[in-house]
Amino acid sequence: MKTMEIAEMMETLRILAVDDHEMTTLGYKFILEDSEFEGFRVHMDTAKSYEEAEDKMRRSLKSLPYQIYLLDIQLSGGNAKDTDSKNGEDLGVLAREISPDTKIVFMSSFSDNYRINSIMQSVDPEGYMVKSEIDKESLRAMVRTVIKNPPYYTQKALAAIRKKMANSIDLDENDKKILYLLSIGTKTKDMVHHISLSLPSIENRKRHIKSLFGIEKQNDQALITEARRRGFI
Amino acid sequence: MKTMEIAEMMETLRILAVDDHEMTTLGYKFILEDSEFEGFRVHMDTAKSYEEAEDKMRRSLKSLPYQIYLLDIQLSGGNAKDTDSKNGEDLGVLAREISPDTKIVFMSSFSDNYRINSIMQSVDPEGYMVKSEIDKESLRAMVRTVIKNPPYYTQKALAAIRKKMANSIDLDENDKKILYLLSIGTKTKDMVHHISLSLPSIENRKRHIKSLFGIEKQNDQALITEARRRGFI
DNA sequence: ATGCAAACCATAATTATTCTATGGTTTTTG
DNA sequence: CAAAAACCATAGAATAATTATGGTTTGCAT
Repeated sequence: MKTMEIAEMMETLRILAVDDHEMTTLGYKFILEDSEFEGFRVHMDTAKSYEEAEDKMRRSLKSLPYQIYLLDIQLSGGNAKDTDSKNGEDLGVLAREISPDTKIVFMSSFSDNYRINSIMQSVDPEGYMVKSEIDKESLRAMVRTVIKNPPYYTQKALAAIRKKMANSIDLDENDKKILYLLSIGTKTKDMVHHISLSLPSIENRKRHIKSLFGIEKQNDQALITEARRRGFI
Repeated sequence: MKTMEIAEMMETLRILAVDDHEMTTLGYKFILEDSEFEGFRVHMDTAKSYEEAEDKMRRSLKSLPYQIYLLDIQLSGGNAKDTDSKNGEDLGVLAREISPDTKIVFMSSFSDNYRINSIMQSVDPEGYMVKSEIDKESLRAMVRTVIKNPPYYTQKALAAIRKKMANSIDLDENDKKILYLLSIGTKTKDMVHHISLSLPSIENRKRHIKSLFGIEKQNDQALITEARRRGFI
């Protein structure tokens, strides 16, 4: 059935998958290159680091550009968000900049809100897949949707997004940073080194957030729990 | 194949569909009651008005409760949001209150952001379907997803949600109301009757929003366009 | 259990932000 | 072109946020 002629008529959809675990990108490659799509077939390149990815992205612009980037969030280097080494989110920002027409899909182990919110704002990707939810069928569906009618989010990503949308309390940047710092175990008195506010001010804001959350007179643990429940961290 | 015994073993999933166009709810009823699901079958009741819906909801609590409410947003009465007559959103709020375990799915002709944002915050429904995207398959998928692993949103709803999430500018209630009033053609000088702010203050806020949007020194039309582009209205 | 560190709370002075009143200029529209 | 509305600027009033200070409570390690 699959004759040369038909194959020749197919358009090629070019994808670049970036993940420091080579097995992962290989998995994507085998599945998608073997899949049948209406009107096109997939060719996938892979990259294992930020630098290799950037290089392949830039080269491709002068020859055959990619239609989709699949980006892992954790790329080598540190795991904390404000590490020097570039991570997948940074790569997404760069990708958007140098190739605005390429669809960006994040493949992440995390479904935590802080990360998803951050990425939705900094990159606004056409897709977000939580790795535990990826299988053959969802991979194919993702490609079809992202090309034709974005966005594509897996259920866990959707649930996080819903949580965020349902939240009517809007905290400013300082508030959100306080919650984030709390969540990674920063002591209140040390926060003055990360935020340009005085200690009493930070304490005040914590009190204020607690009252917004309806958990007056409770401790930090309660605040963290509630912030997580509400999708801030 | 379909024997009495098998049918008897099935659980019944009870749905209440509310829409002032009877043909619409009938359509849902025929499709879903005829569909085969794993482990259950659907029984659907319908209501044509806020009052009828409230009545059926309350009665059901004392006998066989519904697992899903399908709610149309436009329910008779006026079309403006701040009309006296109750609309589908109000019904959603009520439904959540009196029957917190029932899943709520909105069926709306609109995919505009103001409405979706508002509903996501006031009701936080388990599903949101834009009517133009509803067909047999999506209806069935909605039921399965909402019961097992919410939420379920159709593509247009998703696109609106994505737009909102991507937006990093947060305006307060007054700002959003100004944009909303503008969008429905309210004159700036008349806004003082709808917002408890002075005229210069409203003008200032408009100026401020324009600068946030990067459209300084432009007129109201530009502001509306940009607000729409950014998903505020 | 005791003592230390951190968290928590309260008050008042300072500072920053927002609102308002007023009066003017420009733009739109009938 | 004339009236209405939008737009802009300034200064004073009102509000809210930040800070410094000092005290109380809580949690934790010795």
